[in-house]
Amino acid sequence: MATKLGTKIKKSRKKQGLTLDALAVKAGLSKSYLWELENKDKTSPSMEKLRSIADVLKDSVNYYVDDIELTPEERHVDEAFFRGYQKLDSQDKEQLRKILDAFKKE
Amino acid sequence: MATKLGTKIKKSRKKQGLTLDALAVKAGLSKSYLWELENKDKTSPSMEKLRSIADVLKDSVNYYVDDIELTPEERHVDEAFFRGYQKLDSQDKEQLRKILDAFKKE
DNA sequence: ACAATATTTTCGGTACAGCGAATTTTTCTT
DNA sequence: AAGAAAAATTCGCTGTACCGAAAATATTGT
Repeated sequence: MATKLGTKIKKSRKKQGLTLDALAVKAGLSKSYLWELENKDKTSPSMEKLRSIADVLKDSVNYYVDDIELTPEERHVDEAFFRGYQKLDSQDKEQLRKILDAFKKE
Repeated sequence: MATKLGTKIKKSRKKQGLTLDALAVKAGLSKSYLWELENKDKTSPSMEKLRSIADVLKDSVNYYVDDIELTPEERHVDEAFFRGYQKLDSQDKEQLRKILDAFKKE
């Protein structure tokens, strides 16, 4: 049994068609440790390492940290949305927040 | 010389009026290590520990990981907004995304 | 079917994350 | 101002995150 984090990493890695070795090189980690992250049932990686991995696999660290499950598509869409929001100026942000509040009411 | 992360943690802790000891207890960590995180210039905490801290201080782990600077207020507002968005059902999300797109046009 | 090669898995060792207890510094009381 | 109480800082020790190299397994070509 692997951790949720491990499963997420492995899935992302496969999706990118990367081997453990390839990911290890790109992320600057050892493949042996990556294997442990993916497969062992008790791991506790540092934020640093997680970041390297997330970087290479184009995942947000947030996705690794959260224990909730979403399809990669959903999550990418959501994150893109948030990035878009963050780029707005403060008035636009404010307006959008009010619209969100209205949505929540019903 | 502390790390950015350390500064962020310390600020949040003070803002909550917590002592190192208090935070240590609440987060289930040692105060000595917390002190190191806040003050030493080379730290590499695990995701687990960061999560405990973020939990108690009501920060998002993401905030700790990012190196960008925003005022805590701005960032909290933005994050709250995103959390609100994520709770919507997919139709509402979709609608809100369209509104955002419209905003971006101008 | 058998090499050859690529990929995964195992494992012993090491550096450092993280701790407990003692010490120092700061902040209250009186 | 001194002494008590609270908070911060130091430090030696232990467990484990993380590594390198070797072994096992899977995949490919001929």
